[in-house]
Amino acid sequence: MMAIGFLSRDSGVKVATIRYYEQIGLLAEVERTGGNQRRYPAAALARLRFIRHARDLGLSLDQIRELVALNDHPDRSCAEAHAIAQAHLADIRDRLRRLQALEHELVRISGDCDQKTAGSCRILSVISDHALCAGDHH
Amino acid sequence: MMAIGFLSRDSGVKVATIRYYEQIGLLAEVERTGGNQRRYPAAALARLRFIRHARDLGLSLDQIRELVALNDHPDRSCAEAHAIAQAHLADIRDRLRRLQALEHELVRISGDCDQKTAGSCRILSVISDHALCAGDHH
DNA sequence: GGTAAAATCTCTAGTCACTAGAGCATCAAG
DNA sequence: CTTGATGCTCTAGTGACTAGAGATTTTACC
Repeated sequence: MMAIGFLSRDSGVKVATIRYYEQIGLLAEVERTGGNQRRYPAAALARLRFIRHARDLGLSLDQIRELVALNDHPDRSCAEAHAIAQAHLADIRDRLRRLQALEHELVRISGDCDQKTAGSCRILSVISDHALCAGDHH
Repeated sequence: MMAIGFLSRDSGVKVATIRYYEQIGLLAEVERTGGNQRRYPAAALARLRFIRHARDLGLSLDQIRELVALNDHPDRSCAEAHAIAQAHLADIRDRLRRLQALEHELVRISGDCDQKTAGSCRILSVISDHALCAGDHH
């Protein structure tokens, strides 16, 4: 049985966040000591690492909630987990595309600016006027 | 003088968002009609387009607040605008790098999964165990 | 057993950039 | 003068936490 601080250190999830996860029902409530402090079994560490890793992979807490539920029912898990991962991948690729468009745009904007001629700053005028944009960053 | 709905249509910023921008001080308060409705001068459209475009480029409202202020003092604007754009570019590149790492990771995870063997789902086990990860997505 | 420091508890409120909705008032057109 | 669109304010909700206040508990050491 470990205190919340140890769980936090071992999982890399902050104490406040662990309590938050419990509050929103992502982590089950656990035993308390006589003095009302949480005490976690070893299994909690595995679950928290799972959550942490999924967060690092960019999944939302809602998606993680689904995966956690699947994990508890391994009989019907794989196809659904696959679907969640695929959906997430599509989302990431979309964000990648848009970030790349932004990168090009900003490089071009910054490159235009010679930083000497005050009052005729290209950066401000490009931001003022979308029509001056090269790419279609939406 | 235009009503907020026209401003919204012409700028692509929602009515509620325009009011929100006024509330947080990003847009100045404007004249009202006798019936308490906002009426905007043409200049408001330019400013709102500037804000909208900067948001599309991914800048935060705080960064935009700075740019708007610079725009009002063109004598000292260029170098500072340049610095803001550069900082933002660095930020975008950082996010790009991490998103790409996630993309590779998810592709690998999904590829591992044959979707047939229930109960031995690679996706779930990889998420469970960061050590199974190839790249260093953090 | 006593004491002091570290850890933990609950609760509230703040973050960012909006968005949604209730309930009412005003405006423009016919 | 009516009707429907548009506008107003205010409150609360989103996601995923984070920060802080103020109280209590645990742990380590003497």
